[in-house]
Amino acid sequence: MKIGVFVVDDHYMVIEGIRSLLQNEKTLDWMGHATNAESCLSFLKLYEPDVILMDVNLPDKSGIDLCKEVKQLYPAIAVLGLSTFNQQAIIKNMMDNGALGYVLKNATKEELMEAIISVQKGKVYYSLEVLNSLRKPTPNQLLITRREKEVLLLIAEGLTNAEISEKLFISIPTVNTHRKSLLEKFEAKNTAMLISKATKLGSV
Amino acid sequence: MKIGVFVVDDHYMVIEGIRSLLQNEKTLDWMGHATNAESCLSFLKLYEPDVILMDVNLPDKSGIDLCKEVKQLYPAIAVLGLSTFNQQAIIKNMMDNGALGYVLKNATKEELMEAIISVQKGKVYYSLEVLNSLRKPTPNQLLITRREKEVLLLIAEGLTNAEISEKLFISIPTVNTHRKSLLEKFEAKNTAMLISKATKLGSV
DNA sequence: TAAAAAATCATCTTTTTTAATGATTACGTC
DNA sequence: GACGTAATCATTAAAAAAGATGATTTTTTA
Repeated sequence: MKIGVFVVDDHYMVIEGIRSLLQNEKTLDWMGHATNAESCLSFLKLYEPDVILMDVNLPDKSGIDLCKEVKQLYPAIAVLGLSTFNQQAIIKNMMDNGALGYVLKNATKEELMEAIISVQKGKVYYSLEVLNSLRKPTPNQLLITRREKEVLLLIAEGLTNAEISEKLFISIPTVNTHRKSLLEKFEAKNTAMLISKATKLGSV
Repeated sequence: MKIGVFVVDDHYMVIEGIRSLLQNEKTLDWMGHATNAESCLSFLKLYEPDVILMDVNLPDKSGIDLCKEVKQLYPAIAVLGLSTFNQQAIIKNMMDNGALGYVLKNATKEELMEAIISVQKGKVYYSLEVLNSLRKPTPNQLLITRREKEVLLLIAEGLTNAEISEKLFISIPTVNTHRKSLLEKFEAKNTAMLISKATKLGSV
C-alpha cells in the first residue's frame, strides 16, 4: 500500500524540487500539488492523501490556519509542516494545530522520506535542526500573556502608550506595566530591541 | 555552445527543483550548485559558469554582497537574482550590485528559461510579477544610505543615541538626524514602527 | 566641474518611554 | 477555598526620542 503524498507550497520550484526528490520512491504515490490553500481544500474534496506537506506561508491564508481546517475536516490525514524558518513560535503553533511533524526546506531526501513515513504511521517527526532549536532553553517568549501580546502588536504598529490605553480601554500605567513585562520577557533593553526580537521570533 | 548554469541557494529543495526543471534542456549545462556564499566562491576559482542563479538570502552572507563580489572577480558571469520576496528594495539593490535579472521562486520553467537565456546574452530580465511591483510608486525605502543603514542596525540592537554616537564616532545630534530621516523614509511614526517595518522589509 | 546627495553638527522644546515601588482586583487551578 | 498569576491602577522622576530649523562639509554623480 503506497503512501499518498500531496504538497501545498506557493513556490513552484519547491514543489518541483520535492517531486523530483520523491519521484523514484516506490513506496510513495505522488497525488499532486496546490499553490494555495483554496485549491488544496478543493483537491481534498475529491481525493484523500495520506500525508500533506504543507508550507507555513501561503498566499491566501497561513499554513497554520489551513492545517487546522484540514485536520478538522479530515482527521486521518497527517500534516507535515514545511518552511524555510526555524522558529519555535511557528513550529509550536503548527503542532498545536494538528501538524504531526516539521521539516525545513533544506532537508535532504532521506530526512524528508523519514518524516513522511513517520507521520504516516502517526508518529511525530522533527528534523534535526528543528529539534535542536526546540531544545534550546526556552526563553520566556512563549509565556507572553494574551494581553501582553495585544499590547506588543499595538506597539509594533507605532501606537504610543496613550493611544494603546484608549484602544484597549485601560489606563496608561497599565499599558506601561505590560510594556515593562514585555521588555523583561524578551530580555530587551528598549522598544527597538523588543520589536526587533519579537519580529524575528515570529511574535509580531 | 551550451550555457553553463550554476545555482546558489541554501534550500536543497529549491536547488533540486531548479535542477529538475532544467535537466532536459539541451541548451543548458548544469554545472552544479552551492548552498552558501563561501562554497560558491570556491567553485568559481575552478570553473566559470555563464549564468549564476543566486538566492538573495544565504546563511553566510547576503546574496547582494555575494553578487557584488562575483561581479568584481568575474565580470563575464551573468547573475540572475532569485528569491521568494517581491520587494523593490531588494531587487533594486541586487541590480545595483551587478545582477542582470530577477525571478521569483514561483517562476515557471518557461520564465526561468527565458531569464537565463536573456541574461546570458547580456540582456536585462525581470519576471512579470517583479516588473509589476517595480512599476508601483516607489516608497522611499530604497533610498537608505550606508550611514543610515548602520544607524538602523544599531537602533535595532537596542543602542541609544548616545551609544550609537560613541560607536560610530559621530555626535548625538547627527545620530538624531539619521534617525529622523529613517523615520521619514520608512514612513514610521516612531522607533517601534520603524523597526517593525524595516525588519519585515528585510532591511535589518 | 558643477550640482545633488550624504554626512556632519547645533540648539531648543515637547512628547514618550523607562525606572522604581507599591497595591488592588479578578480568575483559574489544585 | 487558598494560591499563584494576570490584569489593573497610581505616583514620581530620569532618560530618551521626536520635532522644528538651520547650517557646514564631504562625497557622489551627472
